[in-house]
This record gives sequence, C-alpha cells and structure tokens, in this order.
Amino acid sequence: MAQYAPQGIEEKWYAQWEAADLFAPRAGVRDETFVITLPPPNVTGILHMGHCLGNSIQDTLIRWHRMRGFETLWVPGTDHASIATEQVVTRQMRADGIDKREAGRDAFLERAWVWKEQTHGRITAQMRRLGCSLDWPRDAFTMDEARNRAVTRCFVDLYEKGRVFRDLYLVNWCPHCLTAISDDEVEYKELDGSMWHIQYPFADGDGFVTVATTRPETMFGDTAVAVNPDDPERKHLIGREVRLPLTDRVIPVIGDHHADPEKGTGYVKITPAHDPNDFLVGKRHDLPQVICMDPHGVMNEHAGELAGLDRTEARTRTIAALEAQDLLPKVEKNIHQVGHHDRCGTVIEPYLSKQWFLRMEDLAAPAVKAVEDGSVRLFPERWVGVYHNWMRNIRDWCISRQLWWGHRIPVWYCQDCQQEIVAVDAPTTCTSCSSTKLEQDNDVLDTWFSSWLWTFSPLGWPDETEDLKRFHPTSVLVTAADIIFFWVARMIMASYEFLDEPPFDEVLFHGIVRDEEGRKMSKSLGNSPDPIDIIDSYGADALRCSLVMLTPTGQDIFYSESSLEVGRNFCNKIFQATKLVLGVWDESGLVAPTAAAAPEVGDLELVAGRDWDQQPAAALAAVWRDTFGGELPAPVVDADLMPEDRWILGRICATAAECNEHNGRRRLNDAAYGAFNFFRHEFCDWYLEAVKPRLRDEATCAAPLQVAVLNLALSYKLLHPVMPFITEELWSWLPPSTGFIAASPYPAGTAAAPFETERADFEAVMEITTVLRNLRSELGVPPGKRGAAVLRVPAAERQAPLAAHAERIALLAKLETVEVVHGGADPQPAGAGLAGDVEVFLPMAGLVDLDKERERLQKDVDKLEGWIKGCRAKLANEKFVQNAPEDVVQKQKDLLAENEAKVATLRERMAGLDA
RNA sequence: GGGCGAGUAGCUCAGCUGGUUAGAGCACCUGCCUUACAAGCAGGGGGCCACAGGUUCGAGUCCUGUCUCGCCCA
Repeated sequence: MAQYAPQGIEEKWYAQWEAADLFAPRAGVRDETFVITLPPPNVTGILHMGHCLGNSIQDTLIRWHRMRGFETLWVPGTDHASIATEQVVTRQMRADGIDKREAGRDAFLERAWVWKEQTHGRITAQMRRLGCSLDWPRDAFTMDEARNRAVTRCFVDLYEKGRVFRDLYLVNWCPHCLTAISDDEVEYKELDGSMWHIQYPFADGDGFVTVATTRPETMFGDTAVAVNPDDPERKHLIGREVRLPLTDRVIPVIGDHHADPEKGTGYVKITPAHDPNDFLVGKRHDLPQVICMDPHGVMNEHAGELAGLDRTEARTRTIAALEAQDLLPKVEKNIHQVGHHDRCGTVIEPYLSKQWFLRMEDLAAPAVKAVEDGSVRLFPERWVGVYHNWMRNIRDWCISRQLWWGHRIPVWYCQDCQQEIVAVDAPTTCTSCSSTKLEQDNDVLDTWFSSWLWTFSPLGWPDETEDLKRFHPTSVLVTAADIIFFWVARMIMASYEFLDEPPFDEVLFHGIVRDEEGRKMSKSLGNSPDPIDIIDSYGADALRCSLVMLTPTGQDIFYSESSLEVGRNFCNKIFQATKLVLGVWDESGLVAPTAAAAPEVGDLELVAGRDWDQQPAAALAAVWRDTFGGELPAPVVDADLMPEDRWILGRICATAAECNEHNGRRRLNDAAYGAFNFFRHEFCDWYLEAVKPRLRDEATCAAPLQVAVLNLALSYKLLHPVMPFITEELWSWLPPSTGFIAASPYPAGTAAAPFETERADFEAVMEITTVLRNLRSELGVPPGKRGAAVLRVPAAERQAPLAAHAERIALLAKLETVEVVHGGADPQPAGAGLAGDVEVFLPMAGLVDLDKERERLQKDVDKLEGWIKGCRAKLANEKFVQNAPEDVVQKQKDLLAENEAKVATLRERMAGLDA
C-alpha cells in the first residue's frame, strides 16, 4: 500500500469493537462515571455535517474518558421529529394517490411506523460509520414504549400539579402544516412590505380616523380602533364609533396604551383574533374576537365578498376595494420582520385556537439558579447571558400540535357529561358519570416535550432504575447553540422538576457548520454533503480530525471539501511513519515477548514515578511495560539513549500533558493540534530523520527503534479519541501490542516533562540546522552537494557539547562534515549566519557572491538593531524598570545582551568580507 | 429597538492571567521524485492586529466611542 487507504479498515474495526461489547459501561479504576446522552437526530433524516461535528466531539470526549478508566456511557437514540416526519409521510402518501385525512389516523400512523423502521437503520449505520462508540443495546427512540410512558407520565404529572392548562389563545399557526407551533419555531425574516393608511369613517358620518397597518386583510377581524388615552389630540374620540369599511359593522374607538401617538397615524386598528398585541388589548377591553380566516389561511364569511380567497389574494383585493372607495390616502414602503415556520417556510398566521399550554414560570426558577450557582456550566461561557435573558422573559409553552405523528395527548373527554379525564392509561369509563363514550384529545405533543426528558428518559425514568441511579445526572451535553431555548433550557427545567437535580454538569456548545459562503447547511439549499460519501473517499478519521481541528471552540466552521485534506494527509503521514519504523523492526529480527495481558484502561503514567533523567533506560522499560504489557524485546542501557532519544521522550511526555490539559478544558481542537504538531513536526521531521543512520545499522538500531515504536504507540493513544480507526489499525500492526487501543490506558502526564537539558540542546541543533539549510538555499548550493560547515562557539566550554552533535547536524543539513571551533579566523569565502550565539559558516569556495552576502547580513543587522533600539529605550525608562516585574526586566536585559552580541558578530563578519 | 458574537497574512482562524518587532493551516514563490511519505520534504515572501480615543512603564490583549458583518430576541 503506497498510501493509507481507510476503506475496509474502518468498518472492520467497528464490527470488532461492537462484537467485543467495548462500548458498554464498565466499572473502571476511577469509580467515576462519564455519561452523555446523544442529542437524538431525526429518525427519518440523515446525518448532516453538523451532526458529524457534534458526534465527533462527543465521541472524542467519550473515548478519552473511557481510556482513562471512567465508567463511560454514551446513550444512543433518535427523535420522532413530529412535523418533519408527518410532512414526509403525507407527501409519500400523496404520491401514491392517498389523502392523509381520508385514509385516517390509524392508516397514517401505520405507514409512518413502517417508514421509521426503514430509516432508523440508515441513520444508525451512519453513526457507526463515523465511529461513534455508542452503547447500542441502550438505543432509545422518543416514541418507543418506554419513552412514551415517560412522556405521558410527565404530562399527567404536570397536569396534576396545575401547570398544564387548555385555553383559547392566540398561537403561531402554520396554515400549511395546519398546526400550532411554539414561539421558538417561528423564524423572523426581514421582508419588504407596505404600510397602508386606511380611513375608517365615523359611524355618524362626521369625518374619519386613519389607521396604519401592514396587514389590511385582517381588517375584517377588527373589533375596535385604539388611541392612547394620554394623547391630548385624540383622547376625546374615545367612545365614538367608526364604520368598518367593506363591511356593515360598527366598532368602537377605545383608549389603550398600546396605541403610540408617535407611531404610524396614532390610531391603531385592533384585531384580537389575528395579532398578538391586539389579542392582549382585546382581553383588556373585553372585545369580541372575530376570526376572519379558516385554518388554511382562507378568508371566511366575515370577509364578505372576499370570502373564499387566500389571505395573500385577499390582501390585494382589499387594497383594490379600499382604493376604489378612496379610503387609502397613503401607502408607505415598509421593511418589517415577518414570522415564518422554521420547518416549511410558510408565513405564520397568529390564530385563535384552543391549545394546551405549560406554565413555565415556576419551572424556570430552579433552572436559572442552577446556571447561576454553577450546578450546570455552559461552555463557552457567553451563552450564560443568552440563557438568562430568555429565562427571565419566559413565556408559556404551547405544547399541543394538530398532528398525528407524536405522543397523543393523554386527555379524554366524556361525550355525555363533558368531563375531562387525564390519565397515564386510557380510561374506559368516565370518572364522573361512568359513561363509556370517551374520546381522546386529537392532538399530539410538541416533539420537544419528549426530548426535554432526554437525559433521564433513556435511562428508564419514570422507573427508578439502576441506570438512572448510576448515570444521572449525566456529564456533558454537546450541541449547537441554536437550540439553547428549544432544548437545553427545557432539559434543565425538566430535570429539576422531575428529579430535583441537574440533567448534566456542563453544556458544550459547538459552532454551526456552514458552507464556503457562510450559509447554514440545509436540505433545501442542497449544500450539505452526505457524510457517507465523504467517509467513503476520505475516511471517517480524516473527517473527524479535520472537523475537530478546524473548529475553534464554539465558533462556526466553514466547511469545504478541501478542508478534509488536512485530516486525510495526516492519516497518511501516520501511516508512512509507521511503515518506516516497522520496516526497520522486520529487518532487526526483534521479537516482542508475549504480553501477559493487555494493560487495563486508566492512566498510563509517563512522568510521575519515573526517573527519566537519572535512570532513562529503566524508565523507558517501565513505560514500555505499561504500554504493551510485556518487556522490551531488546535490553537498553542508559548509554544507548542518545540525546535525540531523550529529547523525543521528553517531548512525548510534554505532549501527553498538553493533550490532557486541553481536553479537560474542552479545547479539543488544541488537543488535536498538540498531538498533530508533535507527531508531524517533531517526531517525523526531526526525530526519525535524526535516527535514520542508527536505525539502518543493526548494531545500533535497538534503542532508537524501540523509542520510535513507543512514540508511535503513545501517539496513537493520544490521537485515538479523535481518530479511532487508523490508530486501532496501526496499533494492531505494532508487534508488541495486544488488545484494543480503544480499551487501553491513556497517556497521562501532569508533572513537568523530563530531559529539559536535552531539549535545549536539541533545540540548538534544530536552530543551527535551519540556519545551515537557509544558507544552502540562499546561496544556491546544489541539493546534491555535501559540503563542510564550521560552527564557532563564543566560549571554549561550549565546544565539546556541541561537537557531540556535529554528526547529527551534518546529517540533518545534508553536509559532509561539521566542525566546531572556538576562535580562529573566519573561513573565506563562506556564507554565514547566527544560531543563538553560535556562528555558522558554510564555506563555499568560489560560490559566494560577496555583494549578495553583504546584503543578506545587512538585513539581519537592521532587524536586530531595530529591536535593540526599542529595548534600550525600554530599559532606559525608569518607570519600566521600577514597575515591571523583575523577571520581565531581567529577561529584557538578557535579550539585549544576547542581541547586541549577535549584531557585533554580524558586523565583524561583514568587516571580514571586505578584508 | 434590545442582546450577543466577530473584525489579526490572499483565505480560514489561533493568540489563555497585558510583557521580545504577532503565529498556524491552506494558498502563493523557489528548490528537491533524498530507498516512509509529492496526500511529501526543505527554504521563502506576505500583517499601521477595523477605526478613534483612553488606562498603563508597556495594549492584538483592558476601558470608552465609531464603523462593518453575522446571529439571537422583540
């Protein structure tokens, strides 16, 4: 295999993990649980990129905790998505020539269940392809028997507490879906419209008032005209009557503060049955509520001649009729916000109908407190304000929907005595008159009325199950912030209401995935790719890794296919490095001793308790043992561990600490980047390059080979939560490995990383090498030419330590020899540079263009001198020296000295060129 | 109208409690098919950190105001 090909590998491992029941919770070494309930996707939908991001984040957290020995549970589930599903099924039936209403409720539901069964497998298959380590035996569905019982129980309970009530109320009505929807399902869009000024003549024929409206067609529902009672110019009109044009009705002029003398004409038409504000005005003044449309948005008998017309057509005709009667003195252009149904895009009609509501005020109180006192923490924190703002202005929740697909409201009406019976189990006789003529409420509950129970209904509530005791409250909820009100806030309320505890410790909001133009991914725009296609061509690891790395905490992510290349290329890099190391292993004849048993999940301690600096070989053997469960196949003594070995071992320790730290702070992108940078830019670019000669020599290969294998293994582990498949595959390729990496311990490191001296030394090697490469490139040295370089140190005692690295530098900079000197004349002619305080010379007989070289040096000098000037000014400033912390001042002094020395050296060098 | 967020390299974004003359990836330019990797390696160019004030010895970072964009709510 020339390049890494994820095809086949990923599905193979998922099947094995599932067969081994790896995703079931297991009491771990920590006796702590880590639990997430998956935000249930729509069972009849498919995953989109937003789900992929959310699921990748959740799986990363879950796998990280599982490896660290938490009792880890990720509960899968799907949502019945009332309106969306009902629409799809209705459309399907229509395509088959069946009318939903003619077929009836039972036939419709039968069909919907068939459809649900079909699509359920599709969406769970997608989650498996993505690698989600969900505990499938616990798979829940918002409408399955257990969840149905939970929802019913919840409704009955709230009803009995007096929190649920039924009332005639103005709701957001969707004339397309023929159902009420909640306030939160209304999407406001800015539309160009008009403000029509209409004259309403006084009933006694003496003059008129002019009202202004954006919705003239609702005038047929007007039952008053309001003026502000404090309006000196108009208040005297209160009590008079006007004639409603196009009708024969007479309505009063009333006084109400809703009318603003400064806005519009100062006169407001009042339409209690078709406008939320007017509804309240109507209540205050006990006005009649005239409904002038039917549920489809078609004008009814109150609209006189316009009866039977759709509301949009009715608007045009109303305008025309008013114009004909010369009652339309003015039309202004007007941009206004118009509510649309977020599921179908239809303009919402405020509509008076009988609905079930949930009183929210009391529910909100403990939920507000929970976020205030930190019982529930929100990440990023800025959502706290948004949350509280909504909570403070909370309104009653309309929970009934005029649909069939959903939880039918557990309320029965006695046909004989009108008694209302609310019960978990369907009653057979009336509790009041014993009649058997009972009819259940036709409506179903809002889908969110089942998902707000989602942290505990999948764990068996209302039964007091072991799961509920053990796993609730859950640990984290991961979701996009656009459903903070729909869902997050309500979950917190539900959990306190029914369990008197928070639903989760924290909420992690991630961004929304947008396309390259910043548009939300949506089915109607067709800009959301099918994740399966992406996984087929790039692999799930590439998708997950790209999404997680590219997602700054809580910010929206701009997705384009090219962004997947980061992940794909990285997968290949891991694969290639493994190939190199395992190729050497095969040649070496090393045989890994059989491990007694695969190490158990928990902390794989890299630093604490290891004496790396004093006894590196022993520490290496110990970490190897804890990683693989067996002994090092070839013994290593301290002297075998070269500076680069020590350096890379120190670096993997530091990287592990960094990954844990970032994951803990929920900065998953930084954790992924940390591991990515270590692997790619330290392990591959420097370590493997530096040890190639040792690896190729049978006599010296044992130590670097085993160090490399250990680094691969630990890197896989660090990356496993984000990239589960490739790491599991390559882990299985390592000869000493046993068991699943998914069920292996995670590298831990909180203590300071070892080998600080070696780190400084190797950083010098890297810097010198870079200077040499730079010189080669700028002087145009042919790539094949292996010259000699001279390094001059400023102090004699620096000579020997650097000389110890000479061979390595020569290798990395592709030189024949590197000589370290102290003192002596500048080699001539040569390109020169500075790496720290080490002068770097690349003698190039006849090749150096003196002018060019002078120019190059001058550039460096200019840059340094600019800095020195600034630094001197700073140090000359007494206030700085007095006020700044001592270490900051000292650092400036050190840097100044260092840079002054550099400039001096460069100047000498330039003088040397002229000599 | 109210609230929140963003404005840093051509693009997407890091930059945490203020402390070298601001980083990464992609894109771009140059050189390399070096027996792990061209899905790669090495080197390079590119930024009045939106604008204006202020606090401070010191501001991309803190404060105030302005502008632009996005989102949420009314």
